[in-house]
Amino acid sequence: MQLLNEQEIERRKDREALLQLGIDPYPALSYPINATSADIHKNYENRKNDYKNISIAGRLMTRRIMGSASFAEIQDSYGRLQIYVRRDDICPDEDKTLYNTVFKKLLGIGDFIGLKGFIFTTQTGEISLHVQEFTLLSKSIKPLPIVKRDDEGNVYDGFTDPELRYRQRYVDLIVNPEVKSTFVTRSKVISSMRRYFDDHGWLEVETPILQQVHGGAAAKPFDTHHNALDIPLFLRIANELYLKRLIVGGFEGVYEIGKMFRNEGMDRTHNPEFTSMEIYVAYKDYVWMMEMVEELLGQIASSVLGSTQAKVGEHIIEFAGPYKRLSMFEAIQEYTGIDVSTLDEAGLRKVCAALGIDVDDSMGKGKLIDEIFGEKVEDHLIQPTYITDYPIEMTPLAKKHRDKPGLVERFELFVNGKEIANAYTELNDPIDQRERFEEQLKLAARGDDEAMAMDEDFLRALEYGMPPTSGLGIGIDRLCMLLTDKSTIQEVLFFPQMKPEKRVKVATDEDFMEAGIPAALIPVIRELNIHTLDQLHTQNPSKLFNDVCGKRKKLKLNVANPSKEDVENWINGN
RNA sequence: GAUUCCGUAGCUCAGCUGGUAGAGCAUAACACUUUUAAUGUUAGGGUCCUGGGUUCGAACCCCAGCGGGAUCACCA
Repeated sequence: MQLLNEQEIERRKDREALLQLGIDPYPALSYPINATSADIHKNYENRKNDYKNISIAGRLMTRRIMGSASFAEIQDSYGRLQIYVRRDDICPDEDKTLYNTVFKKLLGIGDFIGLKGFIFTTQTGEISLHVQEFTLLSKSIKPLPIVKRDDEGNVYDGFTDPELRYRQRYVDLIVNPEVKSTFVTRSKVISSMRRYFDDHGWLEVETPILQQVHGGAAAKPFDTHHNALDIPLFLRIANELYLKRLIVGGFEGVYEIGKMFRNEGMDRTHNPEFTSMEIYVAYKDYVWMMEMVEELLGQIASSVLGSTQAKVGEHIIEFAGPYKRLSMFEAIQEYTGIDVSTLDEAGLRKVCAALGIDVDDSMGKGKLIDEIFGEKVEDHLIQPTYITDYPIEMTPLAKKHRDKPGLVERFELFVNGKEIANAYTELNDPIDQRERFEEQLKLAARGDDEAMAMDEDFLRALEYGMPPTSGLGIGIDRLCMLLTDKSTIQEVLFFPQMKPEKRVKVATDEDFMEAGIPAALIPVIRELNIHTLDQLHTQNPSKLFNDVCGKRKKLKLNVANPSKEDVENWINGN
């Protein structure tokens, strides 16, 4: 049972009327299509002879009815096409029902129709389809928001409320074409990335999403449970440790594009599930990886945007390499003037205090440096910049730096003040790796709930030997935000996570009758805006009795008033 | 999680110092054979987010809740 507004009731009536006329509003059929809106707009002028027998389908989006002729627009998956419908063309005989009744009255905006006819150009110069035959393919019984645009592209009555747009993305996609193009771009980003990797001979793989040990990143996982095994499982926060097992297994390069899940806050840059790409290539180090990323991003930008430059907010970002490289200590020194490279934990705490950065006792040396960096440096890194050589404490899976003690071979790529990629020369010494995990356990004991857990099977794999390997992770959603110039992650996710929609359970006629209300009085109850049983049961008996009698009179219903006792019984459920 | 703003017709929004709600588009009816934000005339359409409170009287003031946006905190 749902409450219907005027327009929804009207459309349900239209559906019934169509059935009465013997027209199935939801026919089971394939409709032949030999042209698209995009194709027609692009090629009609040059190949007019090819557009005389068009069969096309789409959603009816506007109608301009002028007596016995009408203009309308249909929207297919590529765009819109104006159609011209003339009564005597589609109703050559005496019976004009198909035009006067079906087309003009029973069709509505949002309906899918199939059309046959020929393309022509109107007096006002619009390429249009002169319709000779139309078929209803699917009736829409919920009114779409109407977004109008004039010739300059100005939008009138836009469908703009983010809540409605995200909750009903299907509507957003129908009426806001630029939303559709954002997601087309997203798809192209992923496919061109995949093409780049495939062209290099690296293998696309899939690894477990349900993991017994959550590792590979510092984050809080989602818990779940496997019934048959009766064990707890985690939704993966990363797939790094599995991909490295595959390098141990002998693949030269493996990559995975997939969802990760982190049980943390949600905002304009975080969704509980997000898409990441991780790739591991054997016999390489992080220096090689920096060059690879420059080539990869340059190529993706060119193939998606047609240029290596992207407009992002106020800035023009240049994705062609080489990118600036700064070590983490250099970066901190550059933007704070402080050399933190020689400080111990106590010294770092003093620096944080001096800079006004909040810290707590669970933070180790690595985390403190990360805090300073995040607070003072990140925002300045607009053009693609590699930050390299991180403190060992914050990076338990990277190899120790070849010549800088206390650091690891790691870089993160920052663009527009945000981290979009993270890479290491991977740690492949199993003894060192075990010690690093031990350190993580100590952090966990201090209260760091994001510290990594020991993964014995991963260590066993490393003990068999892993070749020198470089690994990279890229946040696909954030990359897409950059390349589509969107400032929120919700704009590049079809269905961002939202709080549940509150749905009231609207009582049916049967529900009300079961509560003792005579069928004839149910319209009165609804007219009083009592739509749920909860509402009914919390009414004041005297007031409801008065209201019902009053409203019955007003609605001129030919039914006896209830007694006050009757009303009390409805409310008390007797 | 904190702060702050917002929630009125299917959609986008008005609504003054508190006096039972308006517009445009959409919908319905009529007119109109090349329109294009089609036009003209007319009509219908509301749980003013929910629940309390103040008041003779609340869309408006107060309190609580729900949902959303923005900023901040945490993180990717």
